Order: sequence, then structure tokens, then C-alpha cells
Amino acid sequence: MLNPSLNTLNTVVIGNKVPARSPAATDPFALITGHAGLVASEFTYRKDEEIYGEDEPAEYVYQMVTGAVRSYKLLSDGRRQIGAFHLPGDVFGLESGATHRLATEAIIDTTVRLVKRNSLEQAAEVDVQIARKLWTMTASELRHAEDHMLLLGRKTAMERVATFLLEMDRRLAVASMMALPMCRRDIGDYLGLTLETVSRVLSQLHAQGVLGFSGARQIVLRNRQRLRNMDA
Amino acid sequence: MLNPSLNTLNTVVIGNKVPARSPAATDPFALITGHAGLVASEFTYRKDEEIYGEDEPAEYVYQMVTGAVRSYKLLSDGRRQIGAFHLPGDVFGLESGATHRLATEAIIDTTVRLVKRNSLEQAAEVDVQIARKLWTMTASELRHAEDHMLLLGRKTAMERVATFLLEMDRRLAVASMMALPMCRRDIGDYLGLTLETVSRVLSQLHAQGVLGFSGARQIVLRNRQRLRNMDA
DNA sequence: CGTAGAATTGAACACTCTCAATTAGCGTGG
DNA sequence: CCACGCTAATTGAGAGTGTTCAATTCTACG
Repeated sequence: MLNPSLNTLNTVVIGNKVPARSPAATDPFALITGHAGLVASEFTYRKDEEIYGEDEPAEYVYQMVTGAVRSYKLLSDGRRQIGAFHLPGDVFGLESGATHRLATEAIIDTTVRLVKRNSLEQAAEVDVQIARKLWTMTASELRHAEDHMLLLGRKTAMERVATFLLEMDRRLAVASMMALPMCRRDIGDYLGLTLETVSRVLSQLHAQGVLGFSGARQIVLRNRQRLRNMDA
Repeated sequence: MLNPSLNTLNTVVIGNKVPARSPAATDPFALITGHAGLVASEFTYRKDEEIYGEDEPAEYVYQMVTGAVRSYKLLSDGRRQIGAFHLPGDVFGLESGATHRLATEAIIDTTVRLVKRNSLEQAAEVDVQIARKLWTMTASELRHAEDHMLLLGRKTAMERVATFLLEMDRRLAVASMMALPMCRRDIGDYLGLTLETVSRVLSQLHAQGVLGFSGARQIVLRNRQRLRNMDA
């Protein structure tokens, strides 16, 4: 199985660094934890541990503190489509309905903050700003999904990888170097390709001098403009 | 160009069949038009006419009355990904941000009801139920997009067409017969296939007796269970 | 009816996948 | 610190699914 979910030795750190008052509206969890008695707990997952399964009741909403998470759907025979990667700061697991539509697993050791969905819903009942924020977060996910449908339906392997590299560069580059937390298979399942095709395209880009490696997962983009032209 | 957008001879019928009070919460426009002085206008588009373009300011929210609409994104070279088809009753064009993320065109002559986004936003400010409904509608679109990513990234041509047929059967079958408003190219651009592949798969299903035709766009499913097994 | 666009069908091709072998990278323990 | 061993990643060769290009047939509509 793709989801061993081995270790349940997680630390519950009911630490809540609640920022005093009226936090920046850009950070939903700031908006949330700074509000109406909402409490955020921290929780840790080990590499490859499941956070929640597909169609499981959506009891919590999560915010990434450290680590990386994949959201995915499976077909009955094991084919997997990763819909999104979640990185520090990201909120995931937010549902308007009763259940999670995608399963999630930690890609590497991961710490999240979480709040009960109930309490969010209740807060949204009385605070229009929170209600609005919930909507906006779901709309952001939708925007990403719409872009990704275009990629999956119509882009070539080269274009998909270029898009992926630019996305990851934007989201996790430090000093123009990115340390990918996910393996080639994860990338392939995100891009609708096989891991071999991902590897081949990366090798090709390397040969063309568009990117450099320091180990398979440490990538530096040497020609972003070239990638942007490739991403169709 | 794929988007001729020829005729702008549209009729504006400021008719608003406002249902008296507190309408069923399942129909967003009922929820809306029955509320706080929100007015819905009717508007008609001709076949292939653009309703709004990608990245255009999102001034209105639309509800299908009659007809069919496609929402899509284009790559610079004209490759197109249709993200959704909108059929009578559906709401589309709802955005949390300032602009439309996909363009829309009428597939056939189409009538919509529309309300100003502004007025919706204002209504949501004071009415939590409306705010909640907006969120829920966006979440429904997200759910569809997530399912569709799985299709586009991981399903075979046969599985895609099977999924499509079951979706359309559910949404527009009358007396177990469906009249598809869209051409093979639209279907292909929805499923991430070419029109030829769509045609070939439909022919194959026809040969297998899974479906019957009365003209290329009138389809009757003769073996839904077989299709369900095929849709992976 | 006649016509133009839509749909079907065929044949060859291409991109990506599959299967397999090799190499590289990295965590673990001596 | 190095060697080991395991997993990840790369690379190759061949196959396959879906595409492309083209010709024909269908069918909606005027």
C-alpha cells in the first residue's frame, strides 16, 4: 500500500502562541487564533504518515508549520493523482461539506497547527470577516485546481515540469536554491506523468543548463525566463 | 480564433420572478433573489457567444436558465481546457477575487439570470446564510475540479469518456435519453483528449452495445453498470 | 433537397509509458 | 569516518495509447 501510516507516536503540544489582538487579515490562522476563543493545537506527523483519509469526516482544519504534505485521490487500482502540495504557512483540510475530498500524508516529518472545524464554523456565524476568509481560502484552492486542470489536460511533459519548477521555486526557494521535499514519484503523480518521465525531463533541463543539481532534490534554477517560455 | 463572439444583439429582460419569502436554501438564486432587495436580470446569449473572458473583472454572477455554457482556459497557442459545463440551474461566474479565472461561452443559445457581484457581497456582509451559501457553491466547484484532476491526470481515454457519459446522464438525461449540447471537440477539450479519440471511444461503446445513438448527440445509455465499471 | 459543419474512420506517427538495468544518494551502524 | 545497504533516481530499449493528418460519411438546417 502507498500509505503505511506507521507511527502514531505524535506529540500533542497544546501550545497556542495567540497573537494579542486583531492580527493581519492575510494569515487565516492569525485571524482565527486571535479570535473568539479559538484554540490552535500543534501536532506532528512522521514521514509518510496519513493525516486523514479520503471521505473521512472533516473534523479539523490544518495549517502547516514545518514540513510538507501531499493531498491526493486514488483510483481503485492504485493510480494516484496528487492535487496539491502543502508547505509551511499553507492551510489545508478546509471543507465546506462534512468530509475530506482528498486524503493527505506527510511527505517528510511535519508539524501542523489545527483548529476544530466546528469552532471555525461557529466563529463564521458571528464574524463576517471569518466567513469571508473561509470562502477566500476555498476560492484560492479552486484557482489552483483550475490552473492544474489546464496543465493535466493540455500541457506536454516539458511544460508540466517547467510549471512545477517555477511553482516550487516561488514557494520554497531560499537564496535561489530549492530543496524539494518530495520524490520523483510524487512529482509525477502531481503532474500526471510517470516518475521516469519526470526524471528524463529534469535531466534534459540539466543538460541544457536551465537548472543545476546538488543532489537529486536540491535544484537551482539558472534560467527562469527559459522555463517561463517553456511552461506554455 | 476559437471565440468568434459574433452577435451582441442580446435581450435584456429585467424580469425578476422573485419568490415571495424565504426560499429553499438549496437554490442559491432563490436564496438571493428572495433577499435584501437583490434583483436578478435575464440575459440571452447566442451560440458561441462569449459571456466573459479570462481575467475579466467579475461583475456578475450567473445562473443558467436554459442552454449550455462552457468554462475554459486557453494556452497561448490555442490549446484549450474546458473546466466545466454549465447546465440549467447551475450557478457560474462566482468569484471571491476580482476577476474571472476562466472564460465562458454559450455552447448553444442560452438564457441566464444574473445578479451584480457587488450586491451579493453586500448581502453576504449582513446575512450569514448568504455568506455560507457563497462558500458552499465555491466548494462544490472545487470538489468537481478535484475529481476532474484525477480524470485528467490518471484515467485512460475509455475511463474519461465513461465518466463523462455518466456525468451527463445524471445531469441532463430525460427519459433515459440525453441530448448533448456540445460537439466532440468540446468533449475532448473537457476530457483532455482529441475529438477523434472521443469519437473512436464512443463508436467502440456503441459497437459493444453500451450505448445507442439517435444522431451523433442523442445518446441513450443501455448499460450504466458497465460504464460504472469502466470509469475506474 | 443541398450544403456546410460535424462526426467518423483510417493509417502513420509521436510522446509518454513500461519494464529493466544501472547508478547515485543517504541514513545507519560498525 | 568509512562501508554497507537500501531506496531513490537515472538511463535505455521497446511497446502502447492517443495524436495527427487526411479522407469520407453523416446530419442538421437553410
